[in-house]
Amino acid sequence: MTDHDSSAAEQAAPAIRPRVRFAPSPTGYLHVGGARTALFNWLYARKYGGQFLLRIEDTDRQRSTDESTRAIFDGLAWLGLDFDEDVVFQGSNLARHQADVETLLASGAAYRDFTPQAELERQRADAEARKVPFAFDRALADLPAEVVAQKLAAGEPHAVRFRVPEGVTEWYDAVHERIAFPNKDIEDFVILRSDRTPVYNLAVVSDDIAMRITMVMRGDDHISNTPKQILLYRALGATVPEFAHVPMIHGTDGKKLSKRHGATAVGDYQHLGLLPSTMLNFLALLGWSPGDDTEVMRMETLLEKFSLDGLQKKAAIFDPQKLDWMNGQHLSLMPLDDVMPHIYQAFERLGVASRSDLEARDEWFRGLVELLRVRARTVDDIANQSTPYFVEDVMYDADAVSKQWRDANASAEILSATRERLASLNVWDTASMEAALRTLAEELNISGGKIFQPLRVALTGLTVSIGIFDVLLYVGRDRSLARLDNAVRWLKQDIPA
RNA sequence: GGCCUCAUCGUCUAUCGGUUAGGACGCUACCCUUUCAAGGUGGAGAGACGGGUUCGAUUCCCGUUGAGGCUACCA
Repeated sequence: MTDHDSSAAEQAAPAIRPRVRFAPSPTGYLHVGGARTALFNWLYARKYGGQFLLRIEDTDRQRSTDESTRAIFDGLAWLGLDFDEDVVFQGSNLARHQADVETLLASGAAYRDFTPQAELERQRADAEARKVPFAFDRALADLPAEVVAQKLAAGEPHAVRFRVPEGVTEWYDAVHERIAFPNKDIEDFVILRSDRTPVYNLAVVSDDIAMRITMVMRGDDHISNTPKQILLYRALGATVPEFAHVPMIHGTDGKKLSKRHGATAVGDYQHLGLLPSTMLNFLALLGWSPGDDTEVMRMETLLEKFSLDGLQKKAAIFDPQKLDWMNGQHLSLMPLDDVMPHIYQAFERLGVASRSDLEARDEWFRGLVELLRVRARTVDDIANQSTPYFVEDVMYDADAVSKQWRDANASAEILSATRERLASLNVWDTASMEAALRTLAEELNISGGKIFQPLRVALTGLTVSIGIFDVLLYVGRDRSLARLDNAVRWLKQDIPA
């Protein structure tokens, strides 16, 4: 028992520099669940001075695509999860996989099964029809040596199965503590198909041994594969690595996250205007907790606080609302220099302004971003909300007009007076503007808002914007006065004769 | 069906036998205020159920229920 306790305690800080890996199969995009698994592995490796390796499990030739492989690279790069050494493509390790199977065959740990696949399917269907559980029967498949030799000589196709020994297979999982499977519940699984290609469990173990992986951290949907893999490690005479099975990420309905839940690929969030630091922060908090109340964290803090102890057992539900909030936090708290590259991208992607245009008036633009980012949740929000400062003329939003320009005649008069005061200003700064307009409000015996709101519509076409004097500042004197003229003209035209 | 895993506010979580069960998102009231945000101060909101163990259980054990995963010559 004390053995077990100490092994659990040691999991927090590895005795050796860990070698971990992220092993996605390139059959879709980089899923947020996969990204989180990658993040945890990366954090663990970086925190303890180990290596983080990437292996592309492309052995399913039917479903694997180069496009998916690229999406994985792009996603990891966007998140800043860099890997060590060369990428391993599982498909190129076929020879070793086959050699490992030969080793297993030679030691008797595995045997050739000549049962036709169709026959197996028939038996399975039959069992299902009779509502009895299908159990693979080794006695029918594991033939005497002479028969095997004969069939082999005749060139009969066959699969290779692992001979599951008696007993119980257990391990101390870094997140679940002890997990045990009675071997009788594990059937002799196929490790090499009749077309001589390896099956997942064999390929994974063979590669993890070759890559000298010390800790396998992956989704807990792999828990039931683990005993099979442990059995393979042992049969191959290799050291069994440590395991950490992290919980799944579910959609808002509690089901496994899928397309139905909307955006599930990290690329989707990138295109929604999310910051990679937000994604990292948010994902880290789904299935892991620093143990205290810290929530908004940069990578530096994540690295400092990360520990296997904080890993959660329960599946977490992906909450897009909190993600949004968190992005707003990152947006306002990050150093402006770190945000700017993402801003440029959003502006170009949304066609608001080109990067060179923005860099040409760098000081002006950075000032604008400072004002905009406090009230935005995504970089796309910033780009969208900045259009009044880039276009020549604005469009009046119908709701804004009906709400703030309700009485066209009165509005036109207030706007004319406002224009006059602003035009008379010697300097175009916010203090002078405010003084002038507050004075005007007093003279007209109305509240400041009665001037500011119609003015906001005239300048932006909208009811919401940055502070009204900042709007005047960033729209600029000439454009502001021109927009006021347009507004007055528009309001007068709109008045029925 | 079998095997495995999980179970604190709607959601993410803290609690490592003794707390008015804490924080965050969201919701809500108020404050601030030229709008919208942001920010500030409050509020509503949780230990699935049943047994044990214990002076004392959210916490440890068992069962029930519920949820999820796996059950392929997919990965």
